Amino acid sequence: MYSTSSLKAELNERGWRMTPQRETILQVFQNLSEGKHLSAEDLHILLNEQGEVISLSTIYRNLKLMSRMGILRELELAEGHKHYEINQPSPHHHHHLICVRCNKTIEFRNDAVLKTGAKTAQKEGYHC
Amino acid sequence: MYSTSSLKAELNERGWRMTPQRETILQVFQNLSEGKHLSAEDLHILLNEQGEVISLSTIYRNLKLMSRMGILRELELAEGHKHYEINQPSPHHHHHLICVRCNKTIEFRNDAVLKTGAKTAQKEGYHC
DNA sequence: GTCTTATTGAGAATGATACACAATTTTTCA
DNA sequence: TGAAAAATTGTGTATCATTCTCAATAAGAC
Ligand SMILES: [Mn+2]
Ligand SMILES: [Mn+2]
Ligand SMILES: [Zn+2]
Ligand SMILES: [Zn+2]
Repeated sequence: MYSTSSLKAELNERGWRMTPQRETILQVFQNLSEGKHLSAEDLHILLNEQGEVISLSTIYRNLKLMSRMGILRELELAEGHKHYEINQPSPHHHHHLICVRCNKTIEFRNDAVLKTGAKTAQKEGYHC
Repeated sequence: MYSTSSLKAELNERGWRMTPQRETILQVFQNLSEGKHLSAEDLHILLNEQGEVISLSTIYRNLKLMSRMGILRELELAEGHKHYEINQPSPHHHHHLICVRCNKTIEFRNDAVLKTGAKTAQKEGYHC
């Protein structure tokens, strides 16, 4: 799990900067209960309710940044917009099953699926 | 693999109709070589080049319809828009591996992954 | 503290997809 | 066979998520 300081360290390593907005966003996802996913809009509203106003532009920018960094996962949950969740490492990692007809969505854990993906990525020369 | 007549039968079964546009779209995907995926825009251009003009609205409508029917698969390939391919049944069914950083995309086959999905769906009471 | 440069916020722009509606086809059935 | 009913199409427009632009601000380096 990412702490504020490890986020800062990793940002600086890449020539980027820590900001109060980035810290706030990280905290929201860390405190989000299992199985919940937030869209950019969801996050914006949630922060407004908490009295922490961050512009929608900044939210979009940082959700994308933190996804590329591997801190968040960007999900396509059949609702026409992206959702995000914290990117948990292996024992807590989960998959999503989404019905293409009614959009019913669930989470499940399965090591074989995870390993197949990792093994295939390695075999195909994926670099990251 | 869907034939023109089985598409017609299945459409009529649901109170829908066969049209030349639907037949044309089905044929394009049937003749598409393995590993290729088309966006709505791609399909529109490809049809124009073949002299078969179908409006973009009709293309969007029918790509969605045929996906809900299970004839096509709607793919989120990290390019900001949807792609489609024919939905091959089990022995030919494949998965996509997409790098979240560089968007490298490959196809691979794996029965275990397929079965895990199916089993999980059944256990969770997915209806279709 | 100052300097450099990344980041933010506000608003405008973009782009994929959905929608509205009149004209046209399919299908049904008398 | 030929209306009548209903689904589908094409054109144009609307919507909505996301990105872009740019001036103002703030983080990090020295
Ligand atoms: Mn999840
Ligand atoms: Mn494919
Ligand atoms: Zn379903
Ligand atoms: Zn990559």
